[in-house]
Amino acid sequence: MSGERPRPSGPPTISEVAAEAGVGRATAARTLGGYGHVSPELKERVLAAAEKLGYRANALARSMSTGVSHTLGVIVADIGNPFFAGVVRGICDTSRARSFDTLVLSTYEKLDEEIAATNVLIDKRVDGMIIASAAVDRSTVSHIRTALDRGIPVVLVDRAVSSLELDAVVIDNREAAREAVETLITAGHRRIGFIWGPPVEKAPATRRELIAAASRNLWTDGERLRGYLDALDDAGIPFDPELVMVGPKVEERATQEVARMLALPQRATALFCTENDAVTGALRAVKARKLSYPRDVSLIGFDDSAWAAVMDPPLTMIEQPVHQLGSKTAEVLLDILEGAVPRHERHTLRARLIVRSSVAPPPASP
Amino acid sequence: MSGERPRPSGPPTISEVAAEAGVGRATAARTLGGYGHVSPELKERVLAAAEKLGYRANALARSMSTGVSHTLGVIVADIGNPFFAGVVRGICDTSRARSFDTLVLSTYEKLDEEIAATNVLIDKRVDGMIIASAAVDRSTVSHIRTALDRGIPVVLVDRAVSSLELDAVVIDNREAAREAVETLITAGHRRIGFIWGPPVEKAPATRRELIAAASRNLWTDGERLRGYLDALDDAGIPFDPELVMVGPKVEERATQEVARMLALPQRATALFCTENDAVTGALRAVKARKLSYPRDVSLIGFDDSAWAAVMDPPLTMIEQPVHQLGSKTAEVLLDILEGAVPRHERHTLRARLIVRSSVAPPPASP
DNA sequence: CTGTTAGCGCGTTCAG
DNA sequence: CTGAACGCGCTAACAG
Repeated sequence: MSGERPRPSGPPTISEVAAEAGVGRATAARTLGGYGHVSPELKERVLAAAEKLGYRANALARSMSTGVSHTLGVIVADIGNPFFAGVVRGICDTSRARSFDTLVLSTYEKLDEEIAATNVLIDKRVDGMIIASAAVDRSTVSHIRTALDRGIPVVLVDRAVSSLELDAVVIDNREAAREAVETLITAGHRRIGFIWGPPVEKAPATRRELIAAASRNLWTDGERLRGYLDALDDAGIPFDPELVMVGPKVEERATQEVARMLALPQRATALFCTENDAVTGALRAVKARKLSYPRDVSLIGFDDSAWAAVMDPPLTMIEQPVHQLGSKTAEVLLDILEGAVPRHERHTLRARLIVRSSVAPPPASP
Repeated sequence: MSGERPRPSGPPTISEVAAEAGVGRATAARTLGGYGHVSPELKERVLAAAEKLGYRANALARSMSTGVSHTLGVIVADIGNPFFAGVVRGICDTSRARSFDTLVLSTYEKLDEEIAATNVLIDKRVDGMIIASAAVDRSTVSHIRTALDRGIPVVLVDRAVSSLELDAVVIDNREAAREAVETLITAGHRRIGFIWGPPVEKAPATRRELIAAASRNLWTDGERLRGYLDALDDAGIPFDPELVMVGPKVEERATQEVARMLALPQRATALFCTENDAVTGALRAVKARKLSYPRDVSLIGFDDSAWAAVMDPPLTMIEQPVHQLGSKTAEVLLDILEGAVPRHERHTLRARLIVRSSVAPPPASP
């Protein structure tokens, strides 16, 4: 055991294993790579040598010659956001189960970050990409086109992009929103605030302008707004721009806007919140005004959580199947990578309204 | 424009760019790789050719020859958990800013998953790893050793491993817990429940056994338990095993255990919860018993959130600097990758007690 | 300054 | 069934 080779510089390579086992590189490669045929005896020796040297295949080198990296790229708005964290978990769980790893990038809803992220993933030669894109128009999807042109399959998650023929896994935002608002209407409400709307400066005066503004922004938000309007329409309730929040989508802003709606001559008696921070922001305003729910204002929000259930009273919320959203997306992508032909279809998962106790009839004289 | 080359099979390579520009590969590589010197004129031609062909460097190939992948590996318990999601966001943000990308793997607290994850990262030749390890003993850290032996720097996050001389970025769990429990004691409580303790079958009868059990499990949990005991000691309050939750660390279990503590002859009048799910679980038990806080029971928990602030009354909570925890960890690791010599020190970040309204003196006759 | 050449570690023909 | 040789795309050391 004294005549050891000089001491290999880095981690052991397949050649060193071959040398150690006294066979050719190819034989070692075959047994270690699990392809071709090798006599049991040599196989045994190679395995032993690999074990002894602590050999681990260099995935980079393997990717170089095979052209596949066994890595998926994921682009979301914010990995720190519980919603996306859940989606990413779903993606990671199912891709890991099919032996793929995941490179995650956040964009914070900035298109240039999204483009940069796409380039990073292209450079790192991911086998496929999952994108929750902030892009909407034909004019803002060229980076996705680029990836596609390079032969990298892309599946959209959470946010569909109508100008792109692509597989997409989303939630039935519009219907979920409609159902929630309908619940409010059924309880007797006619003055229902929408938190939050498109991030524009000033509230669009007309319905048409509002929808147009929403269409220029996040797909999910637009859908939820449409669902809100659908419910209003069904009940013959006229749309009132004063009941739609505009401005930056941050908790503080939601608080301000709800405060405003609660101070209106004909104040809002119910609130529909399209996101978690919108719910807590709204709740702050309700509290500040010394109002209580559901007595003075009813409320339904998106994104259920354990907290919503322990509130007093517990909140009626919309639960999104976040994990499933991610796992389904990964499945669709992995199937394509394994040869399935892209169907370019939209998979819509159902959100569920969890009825608890934050909805009651409006007060007699608000 | 008609005499084009046959049509390169895959994405354009640097050789194709060189050919298009009419220069040697090296010249193209130099300008595109941004190293060495190239005459402005040729540089211009190369750039134009690259632009025209839509050239993007193959990061895999680059990694092959340079030996660096510009990729960090991150191993956490659960990317879907808001705490880790925040940490990972911190890591991603600062590593992205220094042009590193991140491969994230979840272990769900299973050691074999952690080992598998380490191997994946080794195979993919990450430049460094960040691990929130479930390992505690000398006997369970061999996979980390393996990575280290291969020359891959490792920095621990959130959970220190005392049997390993390694940089670690953690929070002062023990002091934060002590301060919280002290706050409860100062309010007059002497029967303070600890939710949750080590995941053992039956409550250890003695203090020593309890600490031993905790030491065999998660580092953070052990520290928080010690902080709880510290506060008890400081006040001369005897430790009562009946006030420590044991069993699986899931919300339902917390609810059960709190229910039990609330039904004790000498019932708990205050609750200290070491995690978010423990808080909501505890709250459920309080509600179920038709008790209210802080009148009947006081409560302080770990992991502040917007929800805690909008509860009625708002909850006094411990806020962990999650984003900073991640960014600091990434910084330490990146500094090492850029040549800083590992200090093998423990960086302790301070958690903050956010005093709101869930603490009051115990009721006269509980 | 520029072009030529030799690896990086592995998969994969192609002889033997 | 086995081993030698070539190529993946790029960097880097070496000539010119």
